[in-house]
Amino acid sequence: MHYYPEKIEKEWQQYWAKNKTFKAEDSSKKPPFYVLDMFPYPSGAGLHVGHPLGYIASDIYARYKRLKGFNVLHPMGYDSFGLPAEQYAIQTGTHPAITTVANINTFRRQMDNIGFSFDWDREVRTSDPSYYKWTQWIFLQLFDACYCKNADKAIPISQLVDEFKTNGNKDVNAHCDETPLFSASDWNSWDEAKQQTILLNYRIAYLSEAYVNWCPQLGTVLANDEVKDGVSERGGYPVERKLMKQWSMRITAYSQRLLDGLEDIDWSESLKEQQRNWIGRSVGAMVRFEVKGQRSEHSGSNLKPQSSNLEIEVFTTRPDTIFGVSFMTLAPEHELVAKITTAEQKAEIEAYIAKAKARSDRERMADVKTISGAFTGAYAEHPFTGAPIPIWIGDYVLAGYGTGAVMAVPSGDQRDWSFAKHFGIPIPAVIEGSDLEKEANESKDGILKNSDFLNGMTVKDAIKAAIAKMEAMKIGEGKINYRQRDAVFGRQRYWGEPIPIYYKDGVPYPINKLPLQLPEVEKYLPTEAGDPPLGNAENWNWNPETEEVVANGEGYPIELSTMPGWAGSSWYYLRYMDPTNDEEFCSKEAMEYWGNVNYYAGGAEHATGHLLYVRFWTKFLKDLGHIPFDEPAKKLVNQGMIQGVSEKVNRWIFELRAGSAPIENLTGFKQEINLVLFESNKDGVKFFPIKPTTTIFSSSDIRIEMNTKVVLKKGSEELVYRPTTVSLNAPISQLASPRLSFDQKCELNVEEYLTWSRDDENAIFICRNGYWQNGKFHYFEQDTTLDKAFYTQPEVEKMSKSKWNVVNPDDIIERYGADTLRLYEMFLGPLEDAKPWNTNGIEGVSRFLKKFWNLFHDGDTFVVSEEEPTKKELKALHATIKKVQEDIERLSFNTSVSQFMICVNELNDLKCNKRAILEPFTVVISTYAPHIAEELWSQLGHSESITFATYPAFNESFLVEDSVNYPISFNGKTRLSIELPASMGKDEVEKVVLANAEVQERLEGAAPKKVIVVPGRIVNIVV
RNA sequence: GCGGAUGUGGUGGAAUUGGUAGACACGCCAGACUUAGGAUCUGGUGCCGUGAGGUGUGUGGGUUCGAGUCCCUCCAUCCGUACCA
Repeated sequence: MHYYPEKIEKEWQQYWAKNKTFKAEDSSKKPPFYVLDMFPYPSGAGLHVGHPLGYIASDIYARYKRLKGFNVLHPMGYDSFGLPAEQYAIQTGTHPAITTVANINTFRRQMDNIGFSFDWDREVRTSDPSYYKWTQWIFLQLFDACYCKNADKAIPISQLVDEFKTNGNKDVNAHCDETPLFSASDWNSWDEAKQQTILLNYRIAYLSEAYVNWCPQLGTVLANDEVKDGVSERGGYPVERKLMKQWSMRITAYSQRLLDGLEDIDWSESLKEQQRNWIGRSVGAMVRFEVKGQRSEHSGSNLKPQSSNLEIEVFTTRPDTIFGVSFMTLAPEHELVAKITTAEQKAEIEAYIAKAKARSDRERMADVKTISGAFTGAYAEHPFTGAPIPIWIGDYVLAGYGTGAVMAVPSGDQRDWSFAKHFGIPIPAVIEGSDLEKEANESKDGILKNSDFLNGMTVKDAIKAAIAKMEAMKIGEGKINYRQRDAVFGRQRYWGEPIPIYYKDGVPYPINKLPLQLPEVEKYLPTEAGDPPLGNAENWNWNPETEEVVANGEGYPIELSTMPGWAGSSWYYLRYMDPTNDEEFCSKEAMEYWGNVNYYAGGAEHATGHLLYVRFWTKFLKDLGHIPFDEPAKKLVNQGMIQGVSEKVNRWIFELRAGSAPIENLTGFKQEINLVLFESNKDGVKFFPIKPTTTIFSSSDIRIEMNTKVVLKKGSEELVYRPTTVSLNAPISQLASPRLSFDQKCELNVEEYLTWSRDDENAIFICRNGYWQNGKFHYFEQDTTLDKAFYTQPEVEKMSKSKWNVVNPDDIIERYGADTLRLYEMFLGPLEDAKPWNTNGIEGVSRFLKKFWNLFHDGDTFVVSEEEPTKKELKALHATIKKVQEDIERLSFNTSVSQFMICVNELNDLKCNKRAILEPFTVVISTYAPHIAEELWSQLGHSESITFATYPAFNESFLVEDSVNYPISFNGKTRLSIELPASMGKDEVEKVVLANAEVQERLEGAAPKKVIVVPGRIVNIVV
């Protein structure tokens, strides 16, 4: 029987499914082990070869743990709410649920093809009402809780209400919005609406008016981590700041705990660092500066400034440099700006604010170098010296961070320094030895000067002293600031979990009858009134009496926004433990038994999104006593991205400008101009006449330059003609032959490409020796034997449908089989490294599996001998048992594959077909290549799946050699080797080595200065 | 700018605690079998040199009997992040 992966793989996949081989037991004497992959969003593009990389590694790990006697929980599901299905619904009218199910089926079929050992009975889908019922329930827990700073945990809001009833809020120390003081009698006298409004200031899930990232094209708000470079991460649409009423989560209450928790979990350092940066803790002080009364508009210019009660609060990490403050800067959006600006400066300030507003976030970010600002005309008073400090505004100060205002210390902060230089503001030195000519001194080492009571202190001491003094004077206090903002929780979209809230008198109330099911709508677009798509639903009111959704107008309106993508993924790991429970989100027993995730695998791109939110929800649920642990995963592994190789084609674009003349109307202009074609490895320069309207492509092996500005004239009119190139992606299917290596030249099928791209059919494809046009090749020279190929340029980038560089695992499986795919993806290199997909080595892996199979077979017959194994055979086996075990435990999957190959090569050389060797070897290999292992296991006579076998124990004694081949080096350079008994002692080795004839010859009679013998390893002779 | 990571043959990569650098695989070269080879098998393959030998893990230095591995310097690439006061 020959090795036919396509046959045996299907059979075993069916066997596993039918027998529920990978079912995890809810109670077991075996120790539990939880191996989790980040579940995918089921996109329409299906899986590409990059997705399974992490899944394969986890699968190996899970199978290994089973063989090691663990009860393994290894589930998979779908993050099935999301934008693409909804965008598709908007375009086609197909309900997102239908698209989603179709996509899930594709994903499932693809995953089944690879032979994963998932327990599919535990599958979860976030868009399933039986699942999102509990997502909504958790939301209500967050709505019904506040964060008590004294206890440093979340508590039920009912405890807060009790406190309000008896003592008002004077003793309340909660993480909340600014709330005026009130007494118990105040509280008790208020009506329900007022009370509820106050409570909203305390709830962890709360409604707030806040600036959000609004994306008009997507018609929704985005979280900070969904915005990259001022555009949406998904789709790349512009994002603007907009003030909106929004559901938010007080994740900032957890900032410190999220930071502290990182110390105790085994996650990659880079990922932890990203979370630390995102949370952005900085230690410093809040300081208040009183604003000196600006000259009143009505008073004469010679009157003294009046005192005003206005204060500017700033956050600083360097309170020690307080005496170096020479101005203050407010963000242009700061609320005090309008109040303090003097009449003389009003025009300038308003002009500056208008200009700053007009600049998009993106421009502002791209243009960090330009210094701009304006003087308000107002002054603050220095709290210690009483000196007037001019107040400026500048867009280098961010409204969203700290207080939106800074005390500017140009001697100690580079941005303040640049601002001061630009506007000619003094730069007083406060640290000894600062050279402030070229730049600020941002060092935290140094001794204070010119600083009154701080003089002579180190920076560290001065910070403490300054804070102490400020606190004594009640003008400031020590403070820890976080960069992290509260997370916006609502999306103005259809395809997400409905937020279980209704509004009575404009006040939100919870809907406790769950699930609150997503209503049907006619259209998935926002309503004409600008409401989210749920505004299109006809039955979307709530009757609190009957606890039913009723027709609009017959009850109270229900919230129209839905939850963001991260809601469902913030707790799914819990649901897998108890996926069908209808009484609770997950039973206590299940959580006690399984505990948190032992091994969590996924992409590093989720560092500041999902992985922060899931930690937040976990800590919150722990606080309320719903779960027994406060981190979701003990260990986290980031698999590297498998990139695609895109085929780039250069297309020339002509920018035609003739004042306002339409560019098509070129009549009368001289219509032919010369293109200059430079060849990269010849001196020849060719001039090539083209029409300005022709579409031009150029092959990657030639270099073309065109005059950057060609002016065509017609009478007084001028046509300016400016060529630039863009790189387009060509589908990899349109290459004349597939790319085998990155360096290889790949020829494009010009005709097919043109049909596919629907570009100008007269397009010219310029090659080295001529050009293609209308299906014909025109040579530049007479010689018609020269190369006519048009080459693409390879480029490594993310694998994506839109880049046409996607490789589908199904294609690989069809050709080589799933076991080959699994081994090859592991063989590619370390799991965590990013690497471009190439199939260069896949033949080697495929050959290896055939060789492995052939150990058991002589042609068509299965032949395994019952003979006793030899020492060499046992050594090959046990070296492999040991190495693979160590490799899996340190997640070095690529090196195991090499070890398998070494072992098979050795057994092959030894002509070993002995059961005593092959049987345990099959168990070891079954983690990586389960199909072939199952097949051979059953041929060996086993009736039960190899899943229930035991990982073979390795025996060190088989690895011990009788003799050691000592490398003998002179001054560290290996010269020869001598075979010696392994048992020989250090001194004996030295004696024998020095007596060796060749060693003597090399020593030329001289005595060695020193001889180092490392028993079993090397001998080094120093001469 | 800051933070993290990585630099090893023609290529992907190995070398886990400082101990024969280049395992394993691809590619390439030679040979065998074959009607054929993009099948299979055997041998070779870091670089320079006919050879003995020399040389070699991004650069320069250091520690050590011995450094890909440890320390310092610089360079390059990738990823993340960015006016965070």
